Amino acid sequence: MSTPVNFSSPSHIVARQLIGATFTIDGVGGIIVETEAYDQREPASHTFVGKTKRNAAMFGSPGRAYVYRSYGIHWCLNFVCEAEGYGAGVLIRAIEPIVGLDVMRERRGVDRIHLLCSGPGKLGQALGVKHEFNGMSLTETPFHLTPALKPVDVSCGPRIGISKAVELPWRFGMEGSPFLSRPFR
DNA sequence: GCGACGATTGGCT
DNA sequence: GCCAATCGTCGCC
Repeated sequence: MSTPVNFSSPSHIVARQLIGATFTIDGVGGIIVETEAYDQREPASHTFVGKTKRNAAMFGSPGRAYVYRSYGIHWCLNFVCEAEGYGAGVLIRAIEPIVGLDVMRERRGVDRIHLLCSGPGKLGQALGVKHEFNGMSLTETPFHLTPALKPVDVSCGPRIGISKAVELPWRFGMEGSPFLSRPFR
């Protein structure tokens, strides 16, 4: 057996640990290949401004989901980290599609496997992420999370699409994976 | 009550 | 590479 993911760790530790883990929603998903860490103390995080109605789940207990709407269009999925009341989490940015490929193709409206989960919004659509999942425990239905069975090589670099705290190298990815939202360099 | 602004994506130049 | 789509959240009047 592999070590379970410890969501009580700082988000950048969890983000690295999640690379190679298998995650599904209602049996649809695959291997996590890209994540980003966010922390209450840095300005790029939704929790930087303190607890609000939107980010409340991220101040909840570790090991739960934080789901938010991005640009009024996409549903994005985070795993809450650290501790109750802290305000840290990991954004799931890309997954290598493994199970439920046909369902994902139908939801996404595209055929090519590389376009199914190669970004936080795409992944949300492919896995059927809904706002109702906000605050739900990752150990409960419909979620299923299995830690990486063996160690994987992990790349890291600056986070994508943010304007603040761009210097933090808190984006992590499976080295050489063709399923990333963008390559590392 | 109102306006500015995204942890994005996809289509077009 | 650039830019529009699209709408809930948040801060401020």
